Formats: sequence, structure tokens, C-alpha cells
Amino acid sequence: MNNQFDPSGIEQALYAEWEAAGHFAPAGNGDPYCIAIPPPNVTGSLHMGHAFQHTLMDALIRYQRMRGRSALWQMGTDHAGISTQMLVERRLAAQGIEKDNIGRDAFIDKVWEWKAESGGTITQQLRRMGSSLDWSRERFTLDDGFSRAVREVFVRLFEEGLIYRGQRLVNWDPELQTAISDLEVENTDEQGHLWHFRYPLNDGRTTAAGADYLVVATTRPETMLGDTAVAVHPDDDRYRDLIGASVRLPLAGRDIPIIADTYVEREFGTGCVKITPAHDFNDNDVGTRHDLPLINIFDASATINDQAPETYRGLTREDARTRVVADLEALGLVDKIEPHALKVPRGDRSGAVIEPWLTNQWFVDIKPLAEPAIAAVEDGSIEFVPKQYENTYFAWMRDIQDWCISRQQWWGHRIPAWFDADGNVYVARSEAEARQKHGLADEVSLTQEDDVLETWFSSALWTFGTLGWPEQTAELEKYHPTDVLVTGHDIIFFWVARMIMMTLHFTNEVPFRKVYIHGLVRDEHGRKMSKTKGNGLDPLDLIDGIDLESLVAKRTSNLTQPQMAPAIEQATRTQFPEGIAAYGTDALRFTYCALASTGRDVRFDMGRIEGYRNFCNKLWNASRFVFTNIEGFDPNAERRTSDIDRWILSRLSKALTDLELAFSTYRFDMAASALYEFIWHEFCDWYLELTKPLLWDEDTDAALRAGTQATLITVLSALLRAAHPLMPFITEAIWRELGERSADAAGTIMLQSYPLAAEFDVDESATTAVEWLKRIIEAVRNIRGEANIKPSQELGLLLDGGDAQDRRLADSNATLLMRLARVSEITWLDAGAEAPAHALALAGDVRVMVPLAGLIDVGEETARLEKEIERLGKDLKRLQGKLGNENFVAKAPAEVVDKERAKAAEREQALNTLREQLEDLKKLG
RNA sequence: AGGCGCGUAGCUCAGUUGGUUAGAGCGCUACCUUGACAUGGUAGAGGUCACCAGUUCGAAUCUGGUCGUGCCUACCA
Repeated sequence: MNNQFDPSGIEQALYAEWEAAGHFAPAGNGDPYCIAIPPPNVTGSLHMGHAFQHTLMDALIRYQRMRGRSALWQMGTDHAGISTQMLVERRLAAQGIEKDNIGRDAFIDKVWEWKAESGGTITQQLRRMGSSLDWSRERFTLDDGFSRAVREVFVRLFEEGLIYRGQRLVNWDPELQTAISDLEVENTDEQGHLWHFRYPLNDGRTTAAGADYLVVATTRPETMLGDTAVAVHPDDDRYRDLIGASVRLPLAGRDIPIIADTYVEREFGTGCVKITPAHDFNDNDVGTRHDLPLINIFDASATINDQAPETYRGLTREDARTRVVADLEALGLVDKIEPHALKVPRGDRSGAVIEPWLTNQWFVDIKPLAEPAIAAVEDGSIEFVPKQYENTYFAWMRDIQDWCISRQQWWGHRIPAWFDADGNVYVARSEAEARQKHGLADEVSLTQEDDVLETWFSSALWTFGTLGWPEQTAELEKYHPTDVLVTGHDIIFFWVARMIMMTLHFTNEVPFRKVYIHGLVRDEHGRKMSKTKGNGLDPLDLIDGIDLESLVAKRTSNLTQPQMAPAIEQATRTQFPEGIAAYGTDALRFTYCALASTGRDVRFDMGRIEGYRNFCNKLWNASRFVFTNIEGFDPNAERRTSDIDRWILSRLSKALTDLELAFSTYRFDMAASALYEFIWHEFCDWYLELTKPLLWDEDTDAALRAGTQATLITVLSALLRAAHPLMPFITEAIWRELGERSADAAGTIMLQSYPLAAEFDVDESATTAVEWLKRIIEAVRNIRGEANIKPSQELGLLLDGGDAQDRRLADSNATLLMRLARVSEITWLDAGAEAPAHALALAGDVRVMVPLAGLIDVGEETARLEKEIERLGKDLKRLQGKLGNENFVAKAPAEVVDKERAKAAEREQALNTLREQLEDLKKLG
């Protein structure tokens, strides 16, 4: 074994072996455990969020597999309708191909080609993360079986009256030219203007203030061409008398009524609102209440259509705005223009300004589905971790709006509906079924609906669709409901809520019992990682490393805002002057786990991954130590364990208790710190050091040596298995090395049993002994360190005080004490004898003394003591204050009071001892 | 405007039911190539737990408020 752990040399080969051996498929007769992967975009590539999420899922799956569960991690990818179609369109456009020229079928063929070409990227990258996904059951949201499930769901919902088609105002993306759902609209804060226009009153009417016009304010001047009313508040005295009167709509030259509606806020603007029912959701509601006509002035690309006056036809929204404002200005009808901050709705994929637009779309009547889904969380059938996300879920679900599921796209599940020449619609699983069900003769020509279903409609069926539904398969029976969904809070509405609704409706089961919501991965300053900001990290670069120039090139290429390139380059060169080192998958995974505190976003800190890379190296070298020191170990020989053996097994048991709790509560950070703490600070720092004197002394009793060697193997075996879910590769690599040296390790670590706390005895007396030893050693080291005594300098050690047990412990641990404290001899001060000038530290009741003997400067030692005395003095004062408080003594539990009393007594005694020592020293100085 | 978080050492974060000398990693200081590991070892410095008030014998922890900050939801044209 090399003296440095080299992840690049082992990871991919181990993964290939696991996969070839079929270790990822569920096995055995244990209770089923199942996680369905949130399907990544089939044409996508791995980013930090994926890597984080998959680390957590893989840790859970590996843990449960080792706990004996029949663990299935269901793999699959998503066709990701809009984003995939956009991507392929762009690629074709680059080759000079327009999708409309080649037609639907040819375009879809191109998308499948692209999937075949790029679809392996993400799946290969998931393998690099060590994800133990069952590839043999990989699914795709557009595969035949899944498509069948989608059609089945659509048809059944339609037959139940829960899907309907209707003309409605929807969020229209004029760039992609498709409807999108409310959730796909991002409202961005932008600076705009509030234009105040004068609409002249008809019939010589005037306002209470005497104006012969009303002033309306708008952020979208161009929509005035579609105004069909002006609304005021019914109780607004300024305009009350004008209700029922009309204004002349400028430019359009139409008369439109003045109506009263409580929707109007009197305090805002002038208290008059222009109403454009065809182009604004609120106005649409007002229009419905007042039976106003809808004038649609836009075509699908949001250019002005022929419903508007001729001069504006063919103008884009932006041009129309400019023209409308200019024309009104020319007419003297612009009252004022003021700057105004507003929310602009933009499509989450295209970034285009969304237009509320009137079209025929398919909707899900969602309320009947939402009710049981709310109940399932209320009654605890599904639990969110952390719990506060249940409130987010409830808030949205209780005010849920009908779901627009049709998209005017080509890539996706084409809606199983057929129209005849008269526009009648027939919904069925196939055209044949439509004809048969409705008795349509072959002569009747039917055309299938062009629209496809939005991607989330199909992903909503993920947990049961991937397991074979609508067939009642054995897998469905065994693995559904799944155990936990691991996902980010950004898709609770998009996906989690819809899965719960659909799954309950079609299977009468919840899709999962727990929803673990992890945070989003951000950069070290808490900013979202993005290509535009150039602050993103590629998980594979953290695993494999990348040189500075390649990193700069990667971050500055294909920018949507190329002017950002110099700033990004500079920031990159500052942060990564040497590029990024290869940390390996295990270090990356361990970092994710360590940072995964619940309910909190993750700031990815390079310092952490470096630290955990070092941790991997530590584990590697500790194993090397074990291997060289178990040479010649005979498992059949007589063996005897010592206190240190029983102590480390006790600590192991404690660490395993922490791990069991951590896994059961999804506290990956606690799991990581329990492992780190045990392996580094107990196993390496103390146990391995304590074994050295024993193992390296030729006179050591053979049985004792064998006992320690056996313990080394036992603990190493257990900690490798304990760490495996978080660090699969290094633990497997070491496991195999161990297997070559000991019968305690064989086969793959993946399929070994997870070590449990109950398997290891907690030995109180051994713990007491080793903790005592550690205290004495630390006392000596403190003196040594503070006095700047060279580590190579051997010291004489004088002990005093304590009781018979202290003497016994000192006696039985003399060798260990001498070695770890670098002490040449240990002497107990004779009763009544005077100690030579010495430095003093306390370990409980034991006075730990190091003779000055020309090694220690009296002045420095005095300073050290004074510091210690001050610290103790402060502490004692605090304790005495507390104990002097009658209320504390009377009201606090006796246990607490006793504890504080004991502490005070101990501090007092220590303080006295140190003060005496200080006096003695001063005499010397 | 509402809702949910967050504010603990220079940085990134723990701190489970109120009682610890408030912890870890990185960074920092000093010393050390001792036969697993310098991606290491030993010792050390560093925090009025954002602020104010309250509950309590006792508050980083519970309550109310203030300030700062982040996210989500919402119909102010």
C-alpha cells in the first residue's frame, strides 16, 4: 500500500466490479427498502446539487442494504420536455435547420438521436459518485411502459371528470410559444415605469375635482388597446357619480364603461384602473364579474394582431408600447410618467416575459386530488424532514389552482385525445379505442391532439410508474410505497405535491413515507452557483482535479453575458491560483454529508473538502499501521485483552450508537462527525499510539499481543463498515487489503453487515483507566508544550496525591505513560517528602510534577501558573455565586446542586494547590 | 404584504428535551522529519452566542420586540 491514498487509482475499477457483480440490485429476504431517484434530465450533466443529493441517497441505500434490507434504489431519467426541446432546437438551428421545416416526426427523431448521443453523460457521472443505483431496472419517462402509465392516468382522470379542456387565460411564453403553469413563471423584480394616461369622459361629464377625463395608471401601456372598461372603487367619492358613465378609449376610439369593483385600491395611483380582461389575470376576473368583452390584441408571438387599430398591427409588444406612449403624448393625454418597481413574470426556461393569453388548454381539476394529499400529511402518513416544510406544503395545497397540463411542444407525451372534423374530442388510450368506445366508423377522420403533457405530469407518476403500474407487478407490491424521497425544497410544489396527489389517487398508497428536504448547494459566500456568475463548481473537477487554465476556460466559455468573462477569470485565478486538486469521490461525499445539516442551505467550502481528503489519507495510513502490526497474528492463539482494547471497543460502541441515531434521523452531518471523531481522535490519536509500546516491545506477553492485534482487526473491520455508506471506495479498497490478511474480511464490503453498538461491550473500568491515563499524559504535555521543551527531551515525572487507585493505575500503565508522555521514569513522592523545584499540573487529585532541572524557566512557569489560577479563580467565583444564591439551592434539582458543589470544591482545592506552588516558585525566582 | 429560515471564534458550521469551562474543521502562533500518515504530531491564542426586554434558581437554547440577512408565496394597476 502506498503511503498516500490515491483515489483516482481505485474508484472507477471498484465501481465497475460492483456493477458487473450485480451488487446494486436488491437481494436477500430482508424487509424491502426503496428510494426512487428524482429522475435527472436525460440529456443533462451532473451538477453540485445532484452530487449532493445522490450522496445522501446512496448513503441511505448502502446503510440499509448493510442493515439487511432488500434495498432498491430505482434508477431512471426524465425526458424534461421543454428544456430538452429547447436544447435540440438550438443545436439544429446552429446547423441551419428549423424545426418547422422538418416537421414533427423528423424533429422527434432528432431528439431521440440527441438522447442516444448525450443520454449517457449523466448516468456515467452518477457512477463516478459511487451511486449504488440498480441500473438493471433503469427507466425513462418516455419509455413504452411509462408512456402507457401516463396515458392510463390521463384517460382515467378524464373519465372521472378531473381533466377538462377549456379556453382560459393562461401563462403564455411568446418565445417558446407554449402555455406554462403558474409554477413555471418566475416573478422578477425589475425597474419600470408607471404611465398615467388621460381617458376623456363622454357626455360632458366631469370628476368631483372638475376634470373632464379620468387618469389611469399602467405599467403596460400597449395593453390599453385591449381595454374594455375603467374600474373605480364603489365607495370612492371622487368617482362615485361616474359609475355607469363611459370614457372614450384613446387611439382605439372605442367607448368603454366605468364600472365599480372592490378590486380597486383607492389609495393606489389615481384610484382608476384600466381593465384589460384578455391580458391580465386580475382584469380577467373583473371582466367576468361585469360581463365585459375580451379583446385579444396579441398573436402567439405577442405581436399586435388585427383586433387592434391598423397602425399598431404587426408591432412587437415593445414597439407597440413605444408607439402607444408617443401617440398619446402627441394627443396630450399623458398625465405623467414615473419610475416604478414592479414584478415582471418571466418563463423559467426561456426568460421571456410571460403574456397572459387566451387559448384552449387542458387542465386538471386539482382540488379533489389535493384533499386526500393534504390529509396524508396531516395524519402523518407522510412526514417531511425537516417538519417546517409541511407548512409550505399545506399553504400551497390549500390554495391550489387548476393545473394547466398541455404544452404546445413536440417532445413529450402526446395527449391521447382525438378530434373529429366538427371539433368533438374523444379521449382514449389509442385511436382504435376512441373509435370503438364512441362507435366511430373508419370513415370518420380523426386527428390526434398536437399538444403534449407537461413533464411534471409524467414525473408525478414516478414512484409507481417505474415499478410497473398499471400492471400489479411483484415489484410494485414489494417496494411501494417507497421509504423516503430525497429532494430539494425548490420542487416541493412541482413534484412532491403532485406525486402525492397522483399516487394516492391511483394506488391508494402514499408514494413515500418520508420526504427528506435537503438544502441547496451554494458557493462559499452563500450565492447560488451559476454559469453567469462563473462561481459554479463541477463535482467531477473536485473528484479528478483541474488545472487553472482549463478551469478558467471552462468558466468563461459559452457565457450568455460574455462581458462577464474578465471578472470571472480574475475571481477564478484569485480563488484557485493552483487550479483544483483531485480530492476523490469519498472526500467529496464526506464533505456533502458533513455539511448536510437539516433545513439549511449548503455553502460549499473548499477548506472542508481538503480537510476530508486528509481524513481519507488518515484512514488509509491508520489501516497501513494496522496491517504492518498484525503480521504474524495467529487467530487461533490464546489472547488476552487489555484496558486499552476494552476502552477502544467501548468508544466504538458509543460511536455506533451515534451513527444509528444519525441515520435514523437523517442527520448526515452527525454521522460524518461521529466517524471523523472516532477514527481520527480516538482510534488514531490514542488507540494506535497506545498499542505501540505493547506491540513493539519484544517482551510483551504473547496473549496480550494477540489480544491487541485481534482488537486492531475488529475495530478496523467495524469502522470500515461503519464508514462505508459515506465513503464507499476507500473503505472497499482497505477492506480488500484487510481480506488478504485476515479472515475477518472477505468479499465486498458492500454486502457486509453494518456494525451495531450492541455488538461491542462498554467496559466502564477500562474507560476509567484510559481516561485517567489520558489526563496524566495531557498534563505532562501541557507543561512540555508551554515550557517549550523539545519533544525529544525525556523528562522525569513525579506524582503526588491521589489515592490507591491512582497508584494502581499509574503502576499498570507505566509503560504507556512513559512512552506517550516521553517520560524516562515515574516516581511517587514519598509521604511528607519535599518535592524538588518543579512545574505542576493537576490531573484530578493527582499532582503531576516535572522537575525544573534546568529545563524550565521559572518565569515562564510562573506565567503559566498565573494564567491557570486566573482561569480557575474566575470559574470558582462563578460557581460560588451560584451556590450562594438561596433560590438556586432551593429550586434547582438536587442533582444539579450537588454537581455544582462538587465542581466548586474541586476548583477550590486545585486553586489552593496551584497558589502554594506559585508561592514556592516565587521564592525560587 | 404575508409565511418560513438564518444571525455562535477571522472563515464554514455543530450545539438533540434550558444546567458543558460554548465545540469542530479550516486559518493563525510556537515547537517537532520519533519506525501509519508533514494530506502528519504536540501545545496554544481566539467567542459579552446580532441587539433589547421578559420567563426562570439558571437562557446560545424558551417568549415578545428591534435590527440585519436569505428564501418562498401573493391580485396593488
